[in-house]
Amino acid sequence: MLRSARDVSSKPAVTIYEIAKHVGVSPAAVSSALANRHVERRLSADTVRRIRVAARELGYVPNMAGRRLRSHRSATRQFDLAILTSFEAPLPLVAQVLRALQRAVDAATTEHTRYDVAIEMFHAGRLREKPGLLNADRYHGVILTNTLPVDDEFLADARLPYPVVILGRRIPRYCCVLESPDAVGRRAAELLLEQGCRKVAVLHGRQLTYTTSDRLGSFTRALRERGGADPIDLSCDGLHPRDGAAALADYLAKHGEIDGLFAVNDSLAAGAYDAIRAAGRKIPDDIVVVGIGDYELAEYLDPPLSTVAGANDAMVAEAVPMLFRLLRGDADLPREVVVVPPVIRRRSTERR
Amino acid sequence: MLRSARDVSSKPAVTIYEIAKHVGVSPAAVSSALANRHVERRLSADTVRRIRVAARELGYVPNMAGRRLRSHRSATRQFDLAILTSFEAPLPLVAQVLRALQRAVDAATTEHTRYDVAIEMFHAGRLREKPGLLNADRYHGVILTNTLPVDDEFLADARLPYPVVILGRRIPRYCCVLESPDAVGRRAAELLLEQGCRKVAVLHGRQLTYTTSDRLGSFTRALRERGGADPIDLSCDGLHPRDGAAALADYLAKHGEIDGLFAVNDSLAAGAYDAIRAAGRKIPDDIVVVGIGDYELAEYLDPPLSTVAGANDAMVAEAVPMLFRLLRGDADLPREVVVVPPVIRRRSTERR
DNA sequence: CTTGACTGCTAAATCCATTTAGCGACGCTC
DNA sequence: GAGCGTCGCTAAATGGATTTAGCAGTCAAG
Repeated sequence: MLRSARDVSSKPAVTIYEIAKHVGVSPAAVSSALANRHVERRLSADTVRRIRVAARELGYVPNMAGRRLRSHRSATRQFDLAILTSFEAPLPLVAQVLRALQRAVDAATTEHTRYDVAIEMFHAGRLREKPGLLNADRYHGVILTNTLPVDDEFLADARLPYPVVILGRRIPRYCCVLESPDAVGRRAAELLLEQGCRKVAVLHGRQLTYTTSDRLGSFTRALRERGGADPIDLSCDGLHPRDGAAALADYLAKHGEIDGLFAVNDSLAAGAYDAIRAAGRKIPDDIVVVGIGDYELAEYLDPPLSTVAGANDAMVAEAVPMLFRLLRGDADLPREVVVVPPVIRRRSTERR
Repeated sequence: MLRSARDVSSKPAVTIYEIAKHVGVSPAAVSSALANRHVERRLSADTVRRIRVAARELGYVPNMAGRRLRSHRSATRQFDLAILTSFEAPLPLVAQVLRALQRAVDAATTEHTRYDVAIEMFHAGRLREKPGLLNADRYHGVILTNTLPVDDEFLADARLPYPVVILGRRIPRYCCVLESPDAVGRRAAELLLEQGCRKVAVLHGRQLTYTTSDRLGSFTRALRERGGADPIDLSCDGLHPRDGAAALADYLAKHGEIDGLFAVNDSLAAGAYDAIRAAGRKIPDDIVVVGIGDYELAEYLDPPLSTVAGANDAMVAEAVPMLFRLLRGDADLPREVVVVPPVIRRRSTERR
């Protein structure tokens, strides 16, 4: 097979020294040829060709650490920062964090201090498999968000050897920035009860994050405290609008009535709009709807969607300076900052 | 000032050797203390303390390249891949690229070959200022997207010393994956003319990317070819729904009529919905609306928004394997792949 | 007084790629 | 045949951190 001649991915890696030995030249020659410096270094065309062929055959992949070490301007401090989030999470919060972080970094950059910011992702629930997470050789500091409970357990037991700020979760021994754990559910319940709703449902994804559990729990508690019935639990296959539409349509077709709906994000709420419309009900007169997150398009649904905004702005505004303080090594840091989410009232909760 | 005692960011960086000299111990001791290995290496508590104090005072920042070089399991090939995009760009495409890339990477990972994928961002129009872009010491390969024309010019003149796939632009000497440059505008024009529109407007951001120019140009050309009048040009301050709403409301208030609207993305279209509704018109009967991009919530606007989908799926499906082929060093690569965007017809373009 | 254990530290090798200085061979000139 | 230039390549130093092997010195046990 032609393929196997080139498929070296399961063989051990090679360095320029091995290529050099293989070709019968010095490592210097190999380096020069592979960096396209062969003209100024006066290597013969044939030597260059033989080196290139060997590099391909052996599956040479340059070691960036080696290169960077060598080319590093030694008077410069370099901070490598990362935002770690799960693939499955929505990106707006991450983008917000990134922008805030970049602003801070732009301001802190000097002649002798540089920063590098990247977003890296892990599979939700499999944070522990993320390579290099437990090593001290990758990041100078990290903002970590969108973990699942199993990730949080892993973190609680692990010790990451660099500064970490956790966004949106409370995990022992870490610096955490989170929204007031029960504010979201409580505010949503208040909005619905205020409009006179008596029979409400919650719409959520099947997989519950800590945050979502908190929100649902506090929603139920707030309903009870104010004399309402427990909510009807509608679980969706995913977090896409179509999942919300399907779950609610199914319920409406089979069981009948609700007069209020709390969706754990605005996408599910948008899907619910569709199901409600299809069932011939009106928002908010027949069913009052509240979402979470204030997605960009929430205002442009018909009627505009009321939403308990995840307190993203405020969280980001706390998390970024906190990371910098950790990097600086400030000892007297608050371990936990709690912010309170605002409520954005629109017509989906304004009965006449 | 207390602050200046610690503010070392503008002084040259230090290494463990300098700390060692400063404290009067060996670099080995410094390394052990800073890596929290002092117990097993039997350093005295006082030595550890003095090292820590010196490290803080001198503003020590570990050099990750040095660490990684040392700790690298030498049998492992490591590829560092990045998706480079601008801060100002919408994220859905980037997220899609990332997921596809990660899938490919997960499949290609073996015992001796590892991959690292990150999203990195640059300020739109200032790609040239991105540090390390021209060095060969950061990335093994890159997918680059959401550039502005000035970035494209920079790229056309530059030579990036690693494999690059450009997404959504055509730049000489690079491997590019892009949508058919005039298909989007043409399809949008066809949709509007088909519904009998005679007086149409385009809604776009003030800053025109290459892609947007192409789309607007081909839209105008297609209208002309089919005997329509040139579109009315509505320029918005930004790309947020509220910018679209403002621009269209302004136009409707002052000048009066249109019967068709082409918005260069679904966010602007959503804003336009609002302005149209506020002006007492109906979609699609008074004004037919077409967007671009098929955003998640487009289907849930009222009426559901027709959209010429940026051919993201198809582009991503081409770009990721192309990057891998470049990494493998395949010589016979197509320089350019053009994909054709699909049209998603919904009720915003279905007059009765 | 010898042996062994322990304490607290250091010297030197190592990771990988790049670059500078320079070596040997050859051909040419005078 | 001495001097010079060119060609094609190599040896060795370099970048920063980590780790292994081991060196002095002290103390206690035998």
